[in-house]
Amino acid sequence: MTAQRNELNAVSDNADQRATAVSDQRAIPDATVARLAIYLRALTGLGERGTATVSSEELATEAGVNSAKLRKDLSYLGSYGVRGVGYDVASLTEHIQMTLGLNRNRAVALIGIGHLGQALVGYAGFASRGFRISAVIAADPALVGTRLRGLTVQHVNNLNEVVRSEKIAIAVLAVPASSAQDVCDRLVAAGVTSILNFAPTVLNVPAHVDVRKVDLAAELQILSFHDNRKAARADCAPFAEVAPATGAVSVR
Amino acid sequence: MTAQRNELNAVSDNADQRATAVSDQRAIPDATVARLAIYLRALTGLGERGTATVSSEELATEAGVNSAKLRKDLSYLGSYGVRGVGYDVASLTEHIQMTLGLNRNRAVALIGIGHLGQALVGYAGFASRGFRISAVIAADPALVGTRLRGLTVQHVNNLNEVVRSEKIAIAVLAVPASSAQDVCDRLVAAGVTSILNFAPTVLNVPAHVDVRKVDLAAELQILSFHDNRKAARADCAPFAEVAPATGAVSVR
DNA sequence: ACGTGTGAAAATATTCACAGCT
DNA sequence: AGCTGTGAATATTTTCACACGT
Repeated sequence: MTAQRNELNAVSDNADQRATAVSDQRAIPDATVARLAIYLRALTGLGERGTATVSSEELATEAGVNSAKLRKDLSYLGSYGVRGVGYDVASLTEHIQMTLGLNRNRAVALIGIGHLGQALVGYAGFASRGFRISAVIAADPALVGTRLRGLTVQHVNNLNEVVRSEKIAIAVLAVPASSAQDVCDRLVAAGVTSILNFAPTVLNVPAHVDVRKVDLAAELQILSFHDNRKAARADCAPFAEVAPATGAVSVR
Repeated sequence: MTAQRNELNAVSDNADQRATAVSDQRAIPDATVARLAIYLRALTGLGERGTATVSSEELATEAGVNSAKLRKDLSYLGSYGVRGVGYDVASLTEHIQMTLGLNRNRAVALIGIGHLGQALVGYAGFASRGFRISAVIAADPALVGTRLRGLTVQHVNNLNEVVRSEKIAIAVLAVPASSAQDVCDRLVAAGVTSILNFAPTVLNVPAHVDVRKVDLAAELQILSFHDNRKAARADCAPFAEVAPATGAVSVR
């Protein structure tokens, strides 16, 4: 059947785990955290359309998952639904934002302003979903000092000061693979502990630093694999392509 | 050591696979498929540096995973290693490429040429890893007909012809969320069965179509969550930040 | 010796199915 | 009557640990 849904990237995990023994506020599974971001997106949409309440079934459809998974996920945050009724859109939105730490608007530094970097600076989706790019950093001296979307491009040597003065929480790495590790090391030295890496290379970081990556070509390769499979299957069973046309998320 | 604790990012999975019942050449788990792309990247690097043979330990470090996982993953492809020696870089590279269906160079259509779309057209990583953007499509009539990186921008109404004439295998959706579903429907109608979606919205597609998504803001939100956790932990245990600097993946 | 390949164990994640609240 | 919250069942993924080939 092949389903269609999206499902997400998973996560890292970074052994949190006991430590401090107490205060161990129920750990939220990584897979759940990744989906919370999607639920939030769906909730925001619902809120804008004026919906005040949603059932797990509706929200699940909206988010492209099944309702049992959604309820289980939300149950890790506590009990914010009302039996027989559903979830209050506004308060659930707020709870998820809180859980993801989005209450304080987080400052993001972008390093590397090639094609991709420039696209990211202009990406409206960051601002609308809790992030503000507060620093743009490049290695090329020719670019330093120029202005981009209201920000003055800083040199990578000033990383320390920029990170400190702008209180950078997260760095987005959009530099070539060849310099990614070097820049990453500097970021870590400057105190950054969360990095989103677009360079097609594995970053080496100390244990307290979180790295997530987006590998565009890898995504296409994964699609390619499945496509290949479909083609092979079609060869064997030329009439298999029935496909319910609009199928809900279904899966099953 | 070079620790490889990156270990993060996990994977996504996207459509399930199985099915096919018969001719079910040992099904490769989704988690494995997603990592094959990473191994391939690492192998390419090793090949270029002249390495002829790698052990699972070395390749795993290079790819940021642990060696048991790597061996298990590769075992799904068959036996391409030599006990006591390791894997032949060239032949393993080829086998993974074959498995991912990268032997034939796949044509990709890009729909939407805003900031992100333009960055993607120029992204060298696609070409170098088996994909060629062979069509660029926009909805804005003002853009249609202009040239971009050697390609003439086509109108979205010509989707059918373009998909057919260029033998498009995969479509990359870089349009605003508001038109994503509409464009997606047209793509499906034109026969596209693999879509990489950058729009922050869930796409509804029939079961035979595969969708993977990249949600940039969601990635930042996930980092934000972990960052928040780290901060909370630091509050309770101010001296916890020992971080073995290079420690293994830990997590136990 | 060395390092792959793999069963078996452990850890995670998903789905089922229903008790219990509104 | 409807829908959440969740134990229990299932499925998937990761890790261990070691037999076995070279």
